[in-house]
Amino acid sequence: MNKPITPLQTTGARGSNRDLVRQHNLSVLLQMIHLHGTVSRSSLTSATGLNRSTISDLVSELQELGFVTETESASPTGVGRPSLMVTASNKVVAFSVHPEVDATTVGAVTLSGKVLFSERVLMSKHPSANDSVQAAAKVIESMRTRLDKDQLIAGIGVAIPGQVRVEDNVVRLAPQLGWVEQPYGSMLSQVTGLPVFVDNDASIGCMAERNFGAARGFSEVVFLFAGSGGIGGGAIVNGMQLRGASGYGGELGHVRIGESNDKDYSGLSGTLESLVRRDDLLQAFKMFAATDEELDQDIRGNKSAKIQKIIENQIDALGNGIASYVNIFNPEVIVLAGFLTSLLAYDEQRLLKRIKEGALNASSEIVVVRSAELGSDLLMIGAAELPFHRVLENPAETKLVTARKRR
Amino acid sequence: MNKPITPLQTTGARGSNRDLVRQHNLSVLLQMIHLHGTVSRSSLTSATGLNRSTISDLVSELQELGFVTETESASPTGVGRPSLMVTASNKVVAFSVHPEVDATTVGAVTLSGKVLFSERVLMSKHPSANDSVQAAAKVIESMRTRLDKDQLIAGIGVAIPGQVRVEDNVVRLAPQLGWVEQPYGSMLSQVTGLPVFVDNDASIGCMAERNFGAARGFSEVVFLFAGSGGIGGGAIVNGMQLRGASGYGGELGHVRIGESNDKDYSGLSGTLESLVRRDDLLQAFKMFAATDEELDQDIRGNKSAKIQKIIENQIDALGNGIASYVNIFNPEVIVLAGFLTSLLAYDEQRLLKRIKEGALNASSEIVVVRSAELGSDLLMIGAAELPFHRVLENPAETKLVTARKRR
DNA sequence: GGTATTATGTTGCCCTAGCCAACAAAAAGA
DNA sequence: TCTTTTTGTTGGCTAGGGCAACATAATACC
Repeated sequence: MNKPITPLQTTGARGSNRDLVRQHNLSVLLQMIHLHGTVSRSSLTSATGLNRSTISDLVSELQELGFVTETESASPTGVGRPSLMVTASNKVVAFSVHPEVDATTVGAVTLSGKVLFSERVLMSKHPSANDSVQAAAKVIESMRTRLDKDQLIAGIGVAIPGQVRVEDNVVRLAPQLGWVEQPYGSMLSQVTGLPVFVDNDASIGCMAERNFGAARGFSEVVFLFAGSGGIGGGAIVNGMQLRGASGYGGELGHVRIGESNDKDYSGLSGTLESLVRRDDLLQAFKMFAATDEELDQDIRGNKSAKIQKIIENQIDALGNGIASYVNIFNPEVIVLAGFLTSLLAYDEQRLLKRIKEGALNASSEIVVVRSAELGSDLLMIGAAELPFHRVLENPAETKLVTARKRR
Repeated sequence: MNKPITPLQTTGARGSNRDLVRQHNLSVLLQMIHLHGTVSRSSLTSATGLNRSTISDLVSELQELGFVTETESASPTGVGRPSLMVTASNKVVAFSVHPEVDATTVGAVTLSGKVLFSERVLMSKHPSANDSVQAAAKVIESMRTRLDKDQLIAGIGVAIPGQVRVEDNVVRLAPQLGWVEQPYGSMLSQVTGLPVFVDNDASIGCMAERNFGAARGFSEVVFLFAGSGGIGGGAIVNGMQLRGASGYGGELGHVRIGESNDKDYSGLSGTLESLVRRDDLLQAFKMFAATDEELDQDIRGNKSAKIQKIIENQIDALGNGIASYVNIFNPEVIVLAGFLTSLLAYDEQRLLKRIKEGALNASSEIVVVRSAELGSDLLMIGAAELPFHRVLENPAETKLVTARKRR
């Protein structure tokens, strides 16, 4: 935490008036508290460089707003008067929605990072966007009744396995689901009356791992997520989510790494997604469907030479892809999620060797490859970050809705 | 210029005290003036959202510091009192250095973007880093005597055809020059007594085109530069230069796009740089050495089927690479420089078709491919941005050296 | 156990930098 | 010439962060 302030870019940069200073300081504090769960006031002081008295003032404003609570330190350490601990409040809640081919999962997450509820609604294969919206809205409605009356709702975050135009929350293409140009955001917002933020699932996973998982604290991150629907990717550049002009950035699975004619789920050939396929492994193991855990078991336990070859080919292809990302992004850490973690566990040395061979020394010498840490909560926690982000940016002015209307 | 303020990232973010507000506002103003050359005070007012009187105060501080001059509008337009024009001063100067295999080029650029002097010092093939430093220092020394006594020097920017560790200005690897782990920055700083900033040439070119050339005003940019030393790349993400953890980011030429065994200048195979080679074209034209203009002539004039095939293969390879970058970055614009502009001019439709085929629709539908605009001044102007950047970040506090010592 | 030391929370006052309102100035239009 | 419109200028206002003095709560030392 000792870097200088991120320089504001001229493009779109404004002057700071006094109000913005206050807003910025409240925002920085609440973000720190959100990311760490609990922080002492004294560490807030040293981290921000602000005066003790200013921190005191800011924290009490956050407290009045209901975002944080202050407690005395349970186990004081070191000399001097023990500092008060500031904790993110459970009062503020966001909902997460994750539509899949056969189900839509809904969760409720607190600003402190606790997953309060999580519910997976099974649906007929290939639900329409509206089917998913209706199902999600119903669960959210019921979850709202289970919250305390005065709890505050930040909004809904939606993780889509496909490309999302972020500016208006429209799903451009979700190949698995068969959705094209679906205004999921406005539909769900209409039904629930809550602000909705939609983004790509891998980008959301990337942000979650950066904030709370394996890439915590890093500012240059590459994230790869592989599930039954192909390979998604995300990246953190300069500490910020790579989004691109419209939000389609970070499609790392669709980067061409070879001349194979196999096509990926989006119809592109020779891409990472076309060469590293979960389905191919399932087929090799003669499985029809399997959880990542079951697949992982089989991959670890395997001894057949033929299957070994398939796995090794996939590792090599993954290594080729990662090498390119290393050259492009010069990241501090690469986080693998989904069944890619099984490939990493199967033969980490082989993967690292491949990366070294395909990447420039300067970049590859510092990079670390890790497995994701957040597991099944990844997208629940990650999607909730979207509405929280709005609150964190401007704590004092963002109006939140109460869980239930007062009579 | 209507976007909200770039959110400060929590990682490394600090609180804002009053001094920082002033610094930030001075910085924003000076950046705008630097980018536009001349801006009216009224447009500064609307662009920053600050009050008229505040702008007045800030501009006069910048004027006292010697960074800008105010003049009355030459040709007033519209009703109302004409606004004063604020112009970047010629008083502040930065030097640019660009070492190549056979020469080291040195330039002097003003904050207003004017190239005052430019000098190419021919050298024996493969000069050592020290050779280049000594040559550059000599030219800089002589240029200083040609400046006015009271002109201010922001520092020296160095564009290296190779990988640079930005934090300590060390050239990690410059294959063409044969340099490995050369502390070019500290060497040149030692000799000249000026602050030195070293970076990769393509990254510098990218920044220059974003600030003053074909990608002006865009915040999501991909830049590809091809010369005799291979293909360099740069990217602007979220309005900021893609640097990565140590500054090696943006090596787009070394991204694997095929299974060819041809190796590039860094020993990687199947990369864009190994498939799109200036030398291959020169060889086809039976030329030994040629300027980009000569090569361009030959490419345009060519009718031989064999050579046509070579050119088309290179265009196809370039298209494959760009398609991947489109999927990764979802850029607004792609800028091509060096002999890549000749490929673009030769058959733009073919290139665009290739990109469409290899990229996701959502991303490829908005992207534009352009030629670079800055020509031979590209690296001079771009490298000068490095020392200017330090000044622009903190105009009031950055101490500058006068061109010549006063007696 | 009493005192010194250290670190933190609290309070009241200060100061800076941006805002605001009133006025002046300079252009175009009627 | 007078009005309208836009911008520069000036002096006073105010919000919010800094600062210093004091209070408080822990450890360290004798």
